[in-house]
Amino acid sequence: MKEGPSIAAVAALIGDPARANMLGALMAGRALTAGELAREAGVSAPTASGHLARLGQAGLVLVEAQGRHRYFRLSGPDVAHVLEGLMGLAARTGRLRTRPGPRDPALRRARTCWDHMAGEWAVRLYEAFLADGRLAAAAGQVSLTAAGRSFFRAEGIDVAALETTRRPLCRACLDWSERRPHLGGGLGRAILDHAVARHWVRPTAESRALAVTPPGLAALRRWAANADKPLPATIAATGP
Amino acid sequence: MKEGPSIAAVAALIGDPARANMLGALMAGRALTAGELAREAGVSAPTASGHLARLGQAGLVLVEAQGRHRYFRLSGPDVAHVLEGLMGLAARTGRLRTRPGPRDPALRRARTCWDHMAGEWAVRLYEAFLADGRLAAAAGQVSLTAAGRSFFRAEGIDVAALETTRRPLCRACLDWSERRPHLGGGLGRAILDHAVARHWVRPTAESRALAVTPPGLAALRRWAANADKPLPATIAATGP
DNA sequence: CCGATGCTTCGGCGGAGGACGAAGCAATCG
DNA sequence: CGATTGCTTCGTCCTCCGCCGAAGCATCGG
Repeated sequence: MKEGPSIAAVAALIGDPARANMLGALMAGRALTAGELAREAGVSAPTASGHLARLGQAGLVLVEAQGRHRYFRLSGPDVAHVLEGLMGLAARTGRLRTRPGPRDPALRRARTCWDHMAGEWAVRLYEAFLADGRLAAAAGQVSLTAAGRSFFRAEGIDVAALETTRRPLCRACLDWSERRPHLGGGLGRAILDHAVARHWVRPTAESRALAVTPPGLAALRRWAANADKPLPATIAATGP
Repeated sequence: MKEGPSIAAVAALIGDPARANMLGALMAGRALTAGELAREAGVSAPTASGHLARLGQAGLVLVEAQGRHRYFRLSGPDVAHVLEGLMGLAARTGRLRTRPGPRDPALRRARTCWDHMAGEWAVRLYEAFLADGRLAAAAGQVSLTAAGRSFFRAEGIDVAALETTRRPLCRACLDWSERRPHLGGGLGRAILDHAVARHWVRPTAESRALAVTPPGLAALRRWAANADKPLPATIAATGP
């Protein structure tokens, strides 16, 4: 009994509503100021300051002072990954957030998930890539096929550079709104960067939602042309 | 703001020391009774009962009544995965459990991690498999090579059967004591089952530690002949 | 049957920690 | 140089929730 690192402390840290809201806001991948995070969490500035100090001390967020602002961001992909996992567990119980705002549909359609895309469009892309043989899923793992490599290369994504990092190239990430996987990992990030750089999608200021531009709609439709074809089986590659 | 499933509730649930201890105990993979979990968490039976009810309601654990006992176990690999991730975050801050008991070295040497092996030996095996070309790591993903497939087949592990499931065959799982990856996934589980079935390791009753038997030591040395790291010098294998 | 064991519900106690207002520093602006 | 903004520290209040003891149901053994 009582072996291993004390997960209770970290979990309790994430378990406070105000702090959880802050972390959730940081899941969009951008760095936010203390004031923004205070508003995001719905608490006063002093309260937020205390929370952020604790999150920083635990190594969950990193701070960068810029003038009279202090920018906070998640300290790494592992933090984002745990938060995602917690979202999955929370979604499993059916307990969804109790305030479905008017922004909800946009959020469901396309949003950022730490540093890659999530939502309907992301799931569509993922399934289209599988249907087109650009991605392959075997034994619960996703990998890029030769066809996929040349496809992304032709589209202007430097796959070879991504493969030099230790980060997994492809990663099936369970989408909490669709309950189906979308593409994460280095390639997932590259695709989001690509889509933003070409103005296919535009990050919104106040939320994780991604606005899809008209040219972006055409481009995404082109990429996902074969998504409607029935898939042999959905792959949910979560778990150890 | 405030979008997505409410992770705060789940995290707060895990964030209580007593509940975290219970979940940690269940990480060994076995189902435990309410009384055992109460002792594990260091709380009274009524307190434990309340905690377990909440964990069950949130879907983190499953209950099975058997006579006058109620057996609890983690509800799935995703829960175990999140717990592991939290361990990683906790270990990152350097805040380790404050009571390093006498059992600690054994625990560091070999233990279960939900349903596969962890600790020094698990890391050694993982690295040896990589060195021998039985596993391949590319772009952060681990996969079984043809050589590995025939190796495990010759050793009596039915790899083909594992590939029919949706669970990832190979998964690099960060070892919190070694800070280096070991093998999880379906193959990781199969290897642990194999080692237990052949009495190479023996699960201990009171902890996640695995006792390595003398024949097990020989077998593991054979499997890990080409690991980069020097062999663990000590043998703590008592007879069965 | 009766006693023992395992687990749960109930009620009351107590402490940890999250909330805010006021005040204090730092940085930017007119 | 004041004035304003952004953030932090301090002190205090108060709610929440984890804890246990006692009692109440079930199950198993004789």
